[in-house]
Amino acid sequence: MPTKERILGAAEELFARHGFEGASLRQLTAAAGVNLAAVNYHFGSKDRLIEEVFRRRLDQLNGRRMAALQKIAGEPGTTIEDVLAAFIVPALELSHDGNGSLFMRVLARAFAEHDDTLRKFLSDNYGHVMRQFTAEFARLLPQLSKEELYWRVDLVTGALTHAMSGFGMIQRKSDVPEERHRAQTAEHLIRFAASGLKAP
Amino acid sequence: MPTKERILGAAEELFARHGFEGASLRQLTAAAGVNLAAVNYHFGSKDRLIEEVFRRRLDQLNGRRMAALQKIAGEPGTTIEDVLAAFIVPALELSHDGNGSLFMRVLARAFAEHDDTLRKFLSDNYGHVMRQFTAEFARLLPQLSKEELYWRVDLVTGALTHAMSGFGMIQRKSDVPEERHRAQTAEHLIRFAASGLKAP
DNA sequence: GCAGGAATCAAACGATCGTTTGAGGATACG
DNA sequence: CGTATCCTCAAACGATCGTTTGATTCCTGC
Repeated sequence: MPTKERILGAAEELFARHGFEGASLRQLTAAAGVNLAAVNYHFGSKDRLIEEVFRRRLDQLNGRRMAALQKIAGEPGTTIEDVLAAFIVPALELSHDGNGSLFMRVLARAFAEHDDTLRKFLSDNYGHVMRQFTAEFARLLPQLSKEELYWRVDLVTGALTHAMSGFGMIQRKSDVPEERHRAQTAEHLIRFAASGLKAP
Repeated sequence: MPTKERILGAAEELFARHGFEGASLRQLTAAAGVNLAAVNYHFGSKDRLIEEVFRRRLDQLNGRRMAALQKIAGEPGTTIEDVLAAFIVPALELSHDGNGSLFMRVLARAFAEHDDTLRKFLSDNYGHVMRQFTAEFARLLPQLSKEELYWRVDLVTGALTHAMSGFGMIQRKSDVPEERHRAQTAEHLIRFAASGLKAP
């Protein structure tokens, strides 16, 4: 495997496990089986490596989310559940594909970090995705004030991030096939979130 | 102010802002206006200081939560909303009392950290609170399987932690009195969470 | 087959980390 | 007044951090 890929993989795992500051370049390069200097050679700095870890997964994740949303946005038959599925299912697919599940934990850490640089990077590069989903929720929930809607979308985001970062019951039991488990998880998340959004 | 209190206050702020590993004892003691060695003298180590930061707030927070729950647990007229209020209102009071709002961010960080030592400390000392609340939810939602219930309680926890860690819309507008804002926030959180828990 | 950029390597840089030390100051009690 | 205890302080400890350097190896295009 190319050096850059091995570094990104090891970085994702160690950032998920020990945080951005907690994972050192020496642990990271040792886990990847590359030289210590390779990170600064290929990425320039540790901060730029962190950004690449996000970019690699978020480009894919948000691409799928937007594709799924485009299919249903503005259509007359679309439901809240459909929009939530467009948001959630791609994340669950990522979670069960390769070591992608670790990435949701990295994302949860990024939310906990109130680091302005990281926040700005995420907002600049992927803020439009949340805006598009929020706009579609607004269409389907016209009775909600703008303030109410933002509140509820934010609470949904928190619940899903928490659950998908591996805190909750998301672990698959050994006697359940993976695809079935993923469908069940999506059902749980969507049912809860849809009900919260539609609260009277 | 006594040295221990000044250290705990500065630690809470810097841990919220920069994380447990990101905040150094040198920044911390400088912010508190005490000598570098004071942390190890009074607390023994940085890890024990972290535990004390949690203990000081969580003893108060969970004490209030349990007191509020005791008043309504098992009573015939109790609603989901009542139980959620017993869980949420003490946290909001803490958020608006002293620098307590920073503590909710520290707590959100503790969730993002998958550090086993910290997890065990929190589980050992405060796990019974979540178990009591879960038991009361189980009484009021008898139609839910145990698995369904755990899922939904976990999602509620994630939503509330996310919101109360200052990510969401919790910031008070300057023209709204604090007590009114707190009541509005509690309403938003409770309405959303209750609807999610009661999902069909 | 050889020139030249790309990649890897061991080693070292200065800075900062958590912790420890031992001397000195403050305070209370006989 | 003396002394014992609690506390504070500057300084230093060894370890580890992210980054840089310069030599060496690898690989490609001519």
